[in-house]
Amino acid sequence: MIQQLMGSELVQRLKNAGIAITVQRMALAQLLLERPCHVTAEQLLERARAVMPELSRATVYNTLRLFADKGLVRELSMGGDSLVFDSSTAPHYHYFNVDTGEVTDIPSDSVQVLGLPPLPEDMELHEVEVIVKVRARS
Amino acid sequence: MIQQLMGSELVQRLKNAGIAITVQRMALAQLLLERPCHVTAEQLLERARAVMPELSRATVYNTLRLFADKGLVRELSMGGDSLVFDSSTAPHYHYFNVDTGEVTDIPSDSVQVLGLPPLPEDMELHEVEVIVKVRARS
DNA sequence: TTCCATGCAAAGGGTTTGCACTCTC
DNA sequence: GAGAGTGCAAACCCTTTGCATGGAA
Repeated sequence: MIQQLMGSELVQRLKNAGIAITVQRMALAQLLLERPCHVTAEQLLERARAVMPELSRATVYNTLRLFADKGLVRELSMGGDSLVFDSSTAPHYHYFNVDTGEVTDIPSDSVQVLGLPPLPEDMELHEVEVIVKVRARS
Repeated sequence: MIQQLMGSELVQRLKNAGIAITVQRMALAQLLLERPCHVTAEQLLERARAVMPELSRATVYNTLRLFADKGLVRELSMGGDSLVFDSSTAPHYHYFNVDTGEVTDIPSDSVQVLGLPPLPEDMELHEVEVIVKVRARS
């Protein structure tokens, strides 16, 4: 069942990340990783079930956590109720529509954050997140 | 039961925000609003029960939502499991300790975000959040 | 054959809600 | 006295976990 997928780039990306190949993981990887995308677990489950109706919710959550641990996707905690997973690997920032919950990339690599004070000696930087919250003009 | 509080500044702040005064709300306001503070609902409940043991969890959640709607506190969605409420009113940004969940203000008003592209015509800016995620140096 | 991944259902944690009682005004 | 606020418990939603089955190596 798996053999037919063996050559693809996507398979290599997963293997390079130390992830064993399964049909479910490949289906999710195709939806997530082939283009930049922002989805919740529930949205991903819905899209994946269009192709693979028997896919279980637990597998989606397990796979998203695995991908996140291996660095293939990033977890975003916006104001919404659920986590959003982002498959863009390069550093970048986000718009968050506070009414719809929609997340999009800020289309510019020229954004910079200036004036941050130095961290205490015993702390190290993990990541800088910039969230530009927007809404439809009323 | 309420009369003794009537004159205070805190009462005026709540009234100005259109919030009716109750003993529970005043107790929570004292803990939250008298100095800048970052707490989860559960932390606030614990602190408040030290003074008012019969206080219910629902009242804490209701009051935090009310205060947030009225602009007295701000909801922060960090990576952690629960929302953090921030009583600093002036615009400012945050450190988030990814190991402990601790939130602190960035001690500088000179931080600025440059290079943001203009928003589409039909969108308006709601808020810009900058989260500097840090961890203890290993 | 061995081990890990999957699917299902139940558990878990944070938050909200329904309803009767209490308090403010 | 009328209406809003409170407390309690149950409901809710998102996410994780336990366990038996199924597939990969």
